[in-house]
Amino acid sequence: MNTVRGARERARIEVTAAIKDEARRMLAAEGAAKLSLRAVARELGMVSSALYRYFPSRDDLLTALIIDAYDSVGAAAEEADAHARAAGASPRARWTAVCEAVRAWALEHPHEYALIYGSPVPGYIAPIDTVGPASRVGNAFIGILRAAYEGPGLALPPLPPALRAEADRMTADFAEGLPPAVTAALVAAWAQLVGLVSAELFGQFNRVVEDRAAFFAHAADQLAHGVGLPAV
Amino acid sequence: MNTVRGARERARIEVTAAIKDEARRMLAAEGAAKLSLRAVARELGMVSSALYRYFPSRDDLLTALIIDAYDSVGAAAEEADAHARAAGASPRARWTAVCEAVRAWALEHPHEYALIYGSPVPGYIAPIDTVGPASRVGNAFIGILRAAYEGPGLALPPLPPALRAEADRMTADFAEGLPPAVTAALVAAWAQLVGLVSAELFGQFNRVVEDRAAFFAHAADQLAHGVGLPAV
DNA sequence: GCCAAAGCAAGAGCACTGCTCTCGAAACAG
DNA sequence: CTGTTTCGAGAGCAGTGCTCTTGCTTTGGC
Repeated sequence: MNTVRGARERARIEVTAAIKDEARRMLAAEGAAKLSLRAVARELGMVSSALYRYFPSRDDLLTALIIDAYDSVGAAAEEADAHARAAGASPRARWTAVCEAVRAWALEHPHEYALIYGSPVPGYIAPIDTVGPASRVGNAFIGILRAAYEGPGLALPPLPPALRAEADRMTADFAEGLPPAVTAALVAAWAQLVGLVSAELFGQFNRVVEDRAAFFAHAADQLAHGVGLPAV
Repeated sequence: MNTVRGARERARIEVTAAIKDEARRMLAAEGAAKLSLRAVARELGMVSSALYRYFPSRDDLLTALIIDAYDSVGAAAEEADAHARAAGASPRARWTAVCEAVRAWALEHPHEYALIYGSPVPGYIAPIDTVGPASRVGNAFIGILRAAYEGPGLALPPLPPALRAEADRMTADFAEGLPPAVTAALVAAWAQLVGLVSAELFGQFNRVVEDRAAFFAHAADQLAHGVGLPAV
């Protein structure tokens, strides 16, 4: 299936990539709101209407960038975990390593982070294509917890009755094998991690937190505790 | 200072309010990105250029709405706390009541929530005028914790050395009287609360969490534990 | 190898945006 | 009453997303 199908197809792939690259550059420089199809086309030496052959609308271009961004954080998280794992780190150390990786990625790519974890562009509905890449970071955490709960895990307090069925369902859906209380705690921890990073990135910590790195390290460690990863 | 200064001044106040009201309506209906000065002017029966006599730019209009939004959540949080307090609730119950109030406000005013806690409009710098209203919710939490730590508080694990000075500074800056470990935990908990609400509102929980109310209640309770509020 | 079909770039154009400037009318202060 | 300030209206500029038409080039079936 990797046959060269001809100059036209090849060109299409290249132009599509060039558009995405230029769009990503502008996104990084100015943010999603100022990403304009016309500016991208201008920079590429084509006329704006030609661009619609490759992306049927601005939203579709944004969606492509969103998928790439999800893949980018996901890869960063997976890589950080692989490194920690190779170094023989404990599950808790792997957890914090992934948290730090997510934060570092966000600080390096603030606009792409805002694109995926900030307020969605109004009226924008995430297409199905995004859910795979979107879950890579979550899956990294699940992998860590799975490894931890084969070995010595921390006992989590029992779930309130109102949450038992929900936790069972979540476990069956995407975290098979984990104790349901851990699954629930993980989802909450993930949302909280995003909250911490967003607060730092979106200016909520201005005039409040100075030493953000130390603060985040401590918070990430506390999150690890919250999902039942024992210290040391 | 409440003297009626004349028809002109009175009219200016009324028109300014009308603009803000109409803008808020459009914000609630369509989101910040689709809020257009021209549409507001059109709806008010004036020409777009006239609107610039009242708000020098679109950003200034947004800033006014942001301040109102901060005041609106702040008031909701304070009211929830006052109710819980009047009913003789424990600090922990007051905590969760405020958390629930923030979530409820966010669900009722999603676009306004996105405006203040979502990704900031690119290039937008929050003016000083916003910091007062912005801290009302935080202050509600501080009040609860202060009351709790006059009575029986929960012992929080000691802070890592790297965070001691930072926690001391934060305490002195805006949470005088609280144990520094509690101040640090509070700031983290606040960011995490925003993370939980944002995740629900911005679609991160789609296909993941079904019973959001139960899930949030549990998470808010865990946050209370994290800031040292004892159960029961 | 030829020729219709499909893919493509370009240009003009529509409806919209934020914002600026000018001009005449109204309200104000002295 | 007079001069100044404030205001609304209109025209206009530069930019946006998106559509449609017009030709050119590549492609694939015959």
